[in-house]
Amino acid sequence: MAIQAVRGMKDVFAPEVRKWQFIETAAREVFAAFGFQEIRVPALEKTELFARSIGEATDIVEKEMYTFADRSGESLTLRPEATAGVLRAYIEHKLYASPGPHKLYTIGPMFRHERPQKGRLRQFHQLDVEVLDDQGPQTDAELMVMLAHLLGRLGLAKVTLMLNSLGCPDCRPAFREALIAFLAGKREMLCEDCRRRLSTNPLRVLDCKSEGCKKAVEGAPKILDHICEGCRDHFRGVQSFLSLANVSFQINPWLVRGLDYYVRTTFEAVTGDLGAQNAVAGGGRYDGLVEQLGGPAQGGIGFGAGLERLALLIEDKPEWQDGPGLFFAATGDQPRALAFLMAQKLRQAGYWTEMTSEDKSLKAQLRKANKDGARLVVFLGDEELQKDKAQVKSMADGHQVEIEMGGLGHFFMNFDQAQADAGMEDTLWEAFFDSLRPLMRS
RNA sequence: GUGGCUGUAGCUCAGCUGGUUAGAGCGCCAGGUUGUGGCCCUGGAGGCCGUGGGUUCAAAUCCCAUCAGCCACCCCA
Repeated sequence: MAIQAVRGMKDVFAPEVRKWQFIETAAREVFAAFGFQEIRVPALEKTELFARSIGEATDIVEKEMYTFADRSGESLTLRPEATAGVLRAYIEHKLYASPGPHKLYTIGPMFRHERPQKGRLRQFHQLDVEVLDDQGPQTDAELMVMLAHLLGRLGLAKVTLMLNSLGCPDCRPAFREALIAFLAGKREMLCEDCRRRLSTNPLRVLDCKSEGCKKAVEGAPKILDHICEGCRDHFRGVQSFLSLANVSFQINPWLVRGLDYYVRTTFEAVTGDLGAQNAVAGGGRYDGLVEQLGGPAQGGIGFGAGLERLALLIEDKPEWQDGPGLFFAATGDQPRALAFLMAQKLRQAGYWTEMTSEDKSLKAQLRKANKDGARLVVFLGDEELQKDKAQVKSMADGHQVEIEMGGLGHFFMNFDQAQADAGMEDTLWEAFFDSLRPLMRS
């Protein structure tokens, strides 16, 4: 039996790849306009990096990582998210030494060992954006504005921006206590996971989708009522900058997210068009994380957007289906050789040019040209060489005109191998191109 | 990690109360006379019926396992 791809890992072919390129191009342009620099970091990191950044008690670290010992026995992990690796690189190369803020982005594969389904792969790809050495609410807003620009460029109107604040190390513990106290009385209503979360990560109970937990959470204290003055100001600032930029958002006090390092702002771009999955992008602020990973005490914020999920939401565009501009239909050895030479010249000049690799019937060559979506077909046969004129047909309307080959035909009939290295006269090619150019433009 | 559904030609699928050479549509290739595509007509190629095992005189069809996909839970991008 032939070998199959690893579960949850997909091959991506031509039409889909064009969609990815469209997304990546849009992203690069939007990010560049906001002053972001691309960086490329490894997909493989020491396991400890993720354990220390994402959090030991998170689902990702507990059960979703591709972790293994390499040949020297060191524990390595395929990155489940991008932030940790970017921060590691930032700290390792002391990028923090130059004045901030540092705006970075990276695009690449992430790995999580989950059960695959629609919009959920074991290897998936993210556009990941980070701003380091910055604490102000303006930056939080700016990141979301940038995300909105990108979604706009991609034509995704049915995406909602959800926003929340998780407080900071100063105010969250008090809220945490209040929440635990509240939930303690409703312990029997909670699902098994949430009973465990009660001690490990009680905020996550707020985000649980199980019926009992949703009910238990009704009337629970809200983080937004408990955050400190500093966090409150920050959150207000974020909102006012968003409003200033006319980016609409929805405050969702239950938006908690699965990574431990978030403080203050968290946000998620959600849609109803992805089956059970709803997030196309998500992120938040992580002041303190850089320090925790061995760098200076600098603030930071970032988000990741799922390439596959974005692609699922985007419709194919006809212009992605382009065919060659020129197609040579040549019959006979000499005309075929000339067509071969012409095709190389045209390709060198940047024109997508095709011909069949075998001497098939004219009809078959035309069929191929049609299937490829060629715009113009150039007929070359012995007769054309004799007359030094080629027939050029527009495939869209069937119109056919005769063009001068500017001596190419005659030259080529007297062309022998001894002269091949000398090349053909540039002026002959110029003349031929001059005949062809107006047709290629129309 | 849990549960449900599915796996037959390149693609979408039919066939599955077990029984002659496994079908269709689309796609592909070739022809419909002299050097011209699309539409139409004709012909052709192409299938370890996901894989392995079992039941049976006989398995695409029934049973088990396994792999993969889809859907949901969970989680998130």
